Amino acid sequence: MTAVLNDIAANAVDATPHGSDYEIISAVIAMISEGYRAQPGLETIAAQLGLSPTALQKVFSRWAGLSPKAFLQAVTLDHAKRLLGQEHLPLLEASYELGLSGPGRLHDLFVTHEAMSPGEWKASGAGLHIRYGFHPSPFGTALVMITGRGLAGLAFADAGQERTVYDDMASRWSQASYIEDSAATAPYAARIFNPEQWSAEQPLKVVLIGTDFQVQVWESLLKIPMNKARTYSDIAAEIGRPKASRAVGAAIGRNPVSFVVPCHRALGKSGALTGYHWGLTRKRAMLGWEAGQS
DNA sequence: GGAATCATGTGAT
DNA sequence: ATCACATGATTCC
Repeated sequence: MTAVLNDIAANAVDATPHGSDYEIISAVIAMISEGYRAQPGLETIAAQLGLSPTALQKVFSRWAGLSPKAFLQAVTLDHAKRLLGQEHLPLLEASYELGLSGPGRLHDLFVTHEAMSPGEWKASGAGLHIRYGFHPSPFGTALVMITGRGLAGLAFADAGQERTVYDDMASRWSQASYIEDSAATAPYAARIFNPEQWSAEQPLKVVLIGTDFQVQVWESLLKIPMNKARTYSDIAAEIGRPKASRAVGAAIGRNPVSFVVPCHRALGKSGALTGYHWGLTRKRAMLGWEAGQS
């Protein structure tokens, strides 16, 4: 591990984000959050990874435009509580409230989504045709799945876990046919992870495949602005089922389009990061990365 | 601060 | 029917 990181550091010269930056970031997160020992300082962390403080600094600014110190700030419990804030969800237009489809996302990655119920995609049976590809991302290797109607799936894999992640995703829509086509998925990946390409004029098309309840929950997530968070019970209340916070958690856990549908912005009432399908470390990384985007 | 325990809605089997 | 949950509140330490 240390040898690998040393190697990465030796080759780290360019200013554009690096696929392997995430390996370092996640190692840092692991050290500070799972650090059963005393909270290590920045120097200690760098030394543990076999990096100089300057090299570490470089990785962070390349990754999210953040100093290591600011990043550390951004992943504390204290910061998470601030994300929860006071103000409630912005009121959206009536068209949005009524239908299952509509334009979404006020402050960041703009998305138009349409919902596909289990009935619909079961009816079309094997007709659902999914193309997929693996691409580097700020959060490790991303698995992108698309249909003719838009982005249907987005998942993340640690090194060597690509197959497991693919199986996880493919099992959700067992009737569909899958074809690898990274040429087709590459533009999606490029766009999703580059904030400069997020625009209201050309929204990203997403197709939400799930039950009515799940789709409601996911739509609710789409309304959470960047650098904000909601609790599971906030969301339960918002969809009119105040007691269903736990069911909300389960639905969020089944979100097939992670990151784009910002399931990482759902926290426990205490501000604690209670869970994440692709690993809590990744959830922390996403919140830290977002903190670095203006 | 935990840990144990309960009420709880949804979805898969 | 039953079971597994990315919850949350309560009640003990």
